[in-house]
Amino acid sequence: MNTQLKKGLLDICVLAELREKESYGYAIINDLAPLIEISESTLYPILKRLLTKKAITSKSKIHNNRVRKYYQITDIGRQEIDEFVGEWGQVEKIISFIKGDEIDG
Amino acid sequence: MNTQLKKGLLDICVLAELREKESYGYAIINDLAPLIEISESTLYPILKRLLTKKAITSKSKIHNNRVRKYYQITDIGRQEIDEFVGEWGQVEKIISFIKGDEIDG
DNA sequence: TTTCTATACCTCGTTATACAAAGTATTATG
DNA sequence: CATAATACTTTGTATAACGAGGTATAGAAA
Repeated sequence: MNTQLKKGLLDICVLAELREKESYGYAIINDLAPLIEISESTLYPILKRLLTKKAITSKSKIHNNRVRKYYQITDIGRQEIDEFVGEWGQVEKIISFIKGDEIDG
Repeated sequence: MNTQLKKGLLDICVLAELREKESYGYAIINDLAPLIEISESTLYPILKRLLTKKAITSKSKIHNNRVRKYYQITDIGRQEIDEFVGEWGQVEKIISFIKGDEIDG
């Protein structure tokens, strides 16, 4: 998928992935893969960003003698999803215009 | 509107604006304003990009003793719009996921 | 044993893009 | 005479995606 189109979408996809249950980097990449490709060098900075704005939290746990960093969504994170969905109406108008409908349509 | 969400959208909006009839920088900004805000320092680099990939052409014309640079969409430009619309199906699946539907829904 | 694959984390440098700010220049309005 | 509107353009900054590379363990294949 177009790199530019992904901007602003990936953060929300990661948050949506954590909505039902906590997860960790490697699993997030694999779970999202069928829907949207996200590389490691893209995901880890995203997780850092989301931590900084407290949209997620993290807890390291041992699994098979190895450390895994689990991420949990916060209320702020859920709110971000809601805001995004709210804004999406405007994007749909833009797409409608691009597809050939009138602006005031 | 979210800056990141605009990326990849603005180029196509400009092309869509030129689909019916040629136009010039100042008018494009004003015509798109109700739909999507686009500043001068954003539009002019976009027009340059579109010229480089031959998605548009330009012709300077005199209007009220002043030079206006008119831009016309090309077949390549129209093709870009079509490709974008084709790709949009995937984005809609992603939004569906973000809104809370299942990936395989 | 060695090599490859899978698991699991992270960073650096490059590239693309949006945009504020500033600059240039003319015409019309107050 | 000043301000707004018209019309173009460049410079510098911030944000984000991602290839390439690095670290480390475990299990399967050669």
